[in-house]
Amino acid sequence: MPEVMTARTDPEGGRSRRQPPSALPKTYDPAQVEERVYALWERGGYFRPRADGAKEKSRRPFTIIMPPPNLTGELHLGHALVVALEDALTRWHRMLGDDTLWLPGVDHAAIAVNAIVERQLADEGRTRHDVGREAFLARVWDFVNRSRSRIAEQHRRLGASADWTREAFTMDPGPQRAVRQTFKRLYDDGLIYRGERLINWDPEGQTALSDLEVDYREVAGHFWYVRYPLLDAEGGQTQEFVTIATTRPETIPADTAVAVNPADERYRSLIGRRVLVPTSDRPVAVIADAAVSMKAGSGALKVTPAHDPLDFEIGERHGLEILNIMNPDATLNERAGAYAGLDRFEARDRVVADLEAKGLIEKVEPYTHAVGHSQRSGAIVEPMISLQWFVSAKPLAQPAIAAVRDGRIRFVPDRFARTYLQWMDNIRDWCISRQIWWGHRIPVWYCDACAGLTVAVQDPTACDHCGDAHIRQDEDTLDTWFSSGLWPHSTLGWPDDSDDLRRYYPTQVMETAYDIIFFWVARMIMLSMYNMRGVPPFETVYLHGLVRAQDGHKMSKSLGNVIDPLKVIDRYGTDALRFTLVTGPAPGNDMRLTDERLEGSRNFANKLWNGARFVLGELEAGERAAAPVDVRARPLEDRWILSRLARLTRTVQQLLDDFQLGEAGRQIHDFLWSEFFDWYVEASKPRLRRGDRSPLPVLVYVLDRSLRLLHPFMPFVTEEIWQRLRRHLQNPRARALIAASYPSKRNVQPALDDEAERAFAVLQNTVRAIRQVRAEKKVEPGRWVPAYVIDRGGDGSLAERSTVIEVLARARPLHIVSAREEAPSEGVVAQVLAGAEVVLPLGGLVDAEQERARLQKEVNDAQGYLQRVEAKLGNDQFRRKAPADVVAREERRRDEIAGRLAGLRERMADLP
RNA sequence: GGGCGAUUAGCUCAGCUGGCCAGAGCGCCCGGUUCACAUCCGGGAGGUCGCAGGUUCAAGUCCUGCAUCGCCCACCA
Repeated sequence: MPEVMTARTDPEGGRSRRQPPSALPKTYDPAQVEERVYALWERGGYFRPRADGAKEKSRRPFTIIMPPPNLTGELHLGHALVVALEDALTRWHRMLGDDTLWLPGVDHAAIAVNAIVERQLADEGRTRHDVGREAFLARVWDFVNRSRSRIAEQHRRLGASADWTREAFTMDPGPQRAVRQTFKRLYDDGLIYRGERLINWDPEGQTALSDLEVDYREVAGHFWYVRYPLLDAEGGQTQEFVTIATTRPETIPADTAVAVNPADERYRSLIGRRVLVPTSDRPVAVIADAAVSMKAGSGALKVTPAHDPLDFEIGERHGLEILNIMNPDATLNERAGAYAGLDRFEARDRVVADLEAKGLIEKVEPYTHAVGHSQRSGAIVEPMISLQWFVSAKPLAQPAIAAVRDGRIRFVPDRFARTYLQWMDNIRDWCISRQIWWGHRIPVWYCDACAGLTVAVQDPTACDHCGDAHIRQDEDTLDTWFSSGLWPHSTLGWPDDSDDLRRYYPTQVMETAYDIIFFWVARMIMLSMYNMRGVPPFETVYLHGLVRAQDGHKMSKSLGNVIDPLKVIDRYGTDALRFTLVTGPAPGNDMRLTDERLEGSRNFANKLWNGARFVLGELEAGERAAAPVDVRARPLEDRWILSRLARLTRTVQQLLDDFQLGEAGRQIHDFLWSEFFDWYVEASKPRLRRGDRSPLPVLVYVLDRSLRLLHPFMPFVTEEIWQRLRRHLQNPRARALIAASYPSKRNVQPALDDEAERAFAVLQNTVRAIRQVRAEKKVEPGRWVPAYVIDRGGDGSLAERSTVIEVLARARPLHIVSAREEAPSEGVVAQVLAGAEVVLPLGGLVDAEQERARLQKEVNDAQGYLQRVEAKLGNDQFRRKAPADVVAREERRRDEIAGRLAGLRERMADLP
């Protein structure tokens, strides 16, 4: 019974093909494809670098540095873009035969991770000090390791062709040694120092921040004009005041001077006199300093060296007392007198209220100004005097600047080199100590006995200076970017002179977003050159833009417009996401990810799937197609598509060499869809339908090469299809597409065939013209109509391919003639092309007046164009100065358009 | 206050070193169940390439200025 039900009869009664084992499933299901293909890659061991254990000298190393996904949260689209670009580059190089290596890693985002764990503790009613350092770090590691395995899974879903389990991680023990070594070298060279400086303090994370970790945001605030009572020579109060504008009245108790510009006429007489700090009745001097702006505020400045960067500098110049009135949590301390214990913002209100009560507030103005926020905790940053470790940046910057100036390091797009140089030229010392627990601990030990410092790579047991054993390690940890800055060499085994280091340093490409140039790229260049005897860490810095949400805003959790890449993958497939991301923006430009584009990419994958299904369906089980060899003798469409493929291959090669991945992807897309599938596959059908199997080698060959070209952009679908196609290749060599060779102009045959391309273009135009007439005259799409093609001065290639034209244009019988007289001229609709005319006898459908109007419009257009071309050719400046091929092209254009114009006029004359 | 980017069809964007009668996808209009694909096929409409000057035989592409939007850097209280 079931046998009877499933038995199929062939309606045409012809040959009934059995489904070969290589047939693709009818529908394209990305999820299934991804799962199957990934398993195949893993089984084949393709992700292990140097899986074969070979490091042949003949293979060029290609190493790419992978920017870190953030350990604090979910994978975001920016990182998906990173993976898409890096993996595309890596797969391409692997297919070129290079020895590829990723240096993928994780940004330990230490401040944020510490904050998360602190918050966990807070929920339990505890602080890190309650649980102690050991237990705290254990909890952090627990959190981090879970994040790491989640990231590994996400990379897998993205199709990342790197073995994530091998990833180097700046917090792992290997890099730890590199970190200490670097610190010690810098210290010994006098490039690291410890000092009391004004730093950016994050009261929430309770740590210092570097300048870069502070984001300035406009905040609506107030300008308070405060009267500072002026004292007379004996220290007695006068009725005079100096009015000072401030946005932060809570810092008034920390004032240790009032400063004015020496050139300021208004205040010149006050210089050297004294005023009272209005909150505390403490006398301070009025000093003159050129740094004071005469335009800002009232022109007089309260000097608060402990809580303002400019004031700190003024204080240094004048030897002012530094009065720090704040605790680490931004409450005021006992030096703030009556305000001790208050939070800084409460204190602000209280100070204002008290001054108002004393009548010392002259006026209040609303004022919007930029306020620093901690990038990682979001808290308002408090400038504060503090004892911290610093790196002297200038000496490190010099070679790093030179490396970019003289081109040893190249930026793509190159405009970012200027951004980099501008920052580097004005670089300031880098505060590297952080008061958080999870991070590389500063390798400095203090001696209880002699107060000496011991800086060491291995944990020391005694003081370097006095030998006393009572030494304590510095409590602080290092800035995340200090260890990340060592990435290009620390992950390869430095400070050991390892094989990896020798082979893979310097790396070829550093790929990242442009917003991280200063944080990371600049630091890597500086520190790597310092450690690696002046050898820059990479050749090319390839920068991509930011991924924005559909609404064009930067994606952020607080805006609630974050898109989860995994959800996108579930919906459209990894290939669609990757193709969309890579072909989206030009390098360095931001992109917007929209559903429309994702859909388009998914449709492309589906199109490829179905096109491949057609090719595979035409093949018999076990049949192997050789690459087409007898190309010159082949029909026009074969020569055409092979030439187009060769041209595409060259273009793609050039674009990829130039890091224009998006354009390369687009070119492959266009070739496959609008040339191979829309034209070649359709043109091959007439032959196939009549049992002529000669198109198969071409179909197989072009599909094979296209899959190879596309693989870096859409790894899963291409691999899945290629696995089936492989069984029909004569000599597939590789077992998987991921390991197959990338097409190049050397291995794609034959070479370009301009003549075939030109001739086929005429054929295409002919078909289009017939279709156009049919559509315009509303001929039922299924109906065959007779047609004439007048092939003016053709080489016979049209006549030779008349069946192709017939089928594509659904025109039959099709008469290809060489003179107008051989075609009817009444009751026809005609299209005049450059090299041919198309004539459709449509009898009753033809309206002479309409035809006249249509032809007249075309005549007008053609005339206008001809005039422009003739004007250009008539200009002897043009003939003298333009390159010969441009002139020749214009002449050809003129001849074509003139011929067409003549044809159009004749057509009009034929109308009744 | 410096610096950078964007401004091209209704929308989102390509257009590299100047040669284009300006491209794609989506959307829109007309028409299609042809045995790879309706996640598709055929046809079509739609653009003073932000504005104003300039260089050039030739400018969306180079230069200058301006406008709008966005980003980065900067100690102006």
